[in-house]
Amino acid sequence: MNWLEKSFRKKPLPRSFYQRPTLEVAKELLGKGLFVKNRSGSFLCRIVEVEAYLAEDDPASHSFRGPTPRNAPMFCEGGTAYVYFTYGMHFCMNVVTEPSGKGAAVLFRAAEPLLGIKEMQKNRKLKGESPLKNLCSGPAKLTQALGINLKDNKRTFFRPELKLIDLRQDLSDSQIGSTPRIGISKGTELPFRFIIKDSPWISKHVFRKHTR
DNA sequence: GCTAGGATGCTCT
DNA sequence: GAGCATCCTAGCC
Repeated sequence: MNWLEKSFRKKPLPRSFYQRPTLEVAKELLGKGLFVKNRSGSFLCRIVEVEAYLAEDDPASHSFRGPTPRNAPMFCEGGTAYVYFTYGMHFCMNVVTEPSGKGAAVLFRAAEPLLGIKEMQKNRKLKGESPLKNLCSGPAKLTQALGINLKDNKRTFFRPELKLIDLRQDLSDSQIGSTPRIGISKGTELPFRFIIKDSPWISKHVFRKHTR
């Protein structure tokens, strides 16, 4: 059995994984496998960069001002997908954390492509030759590569065609770095972006003293 | 190598 | 009407 067949059969991470403090979940999502199957193909990638958006005291979080039609999925139970449309052309995907009603989530920012790379390249619609590093190194690049859009909003990650799986590549604390989040104007001091420090697949290298 | 600017439309005030 | 959890390209070192 090859890797793809194995990941097809792997059990999703349980709901209890997500129903914990958001910062904990965010760190532990690093190194996990994101499996997606849809019209454009079957994909597996390894998460290398995420950002946490908390339920309370986090002005950058979409949930900061309470529920609205757009952010409603953030108030669903842990393990739900929150996909939104931004800048008039891009989608970003989060997984909801904590018990339902809280309003917290973790944004997937970058991943290492493992399977379905040709289809990812097609989905990205890049002209000419482009390095593999450019496939999933940003939240909107990732959703485009995997063919994620609003139809995935409010789905859960406990499905055969949309799930997060354990790749058995646990990381030590020393391999994880934290930096301020990217592309926001409020809450910029909070170090809630988590990366696999030496991964070449992350979106941006932010130069900072305290990337531990 | 880097930066500035434009694309583009939904969401909430 | 402003702002947006972005990306790509052109133009400039």
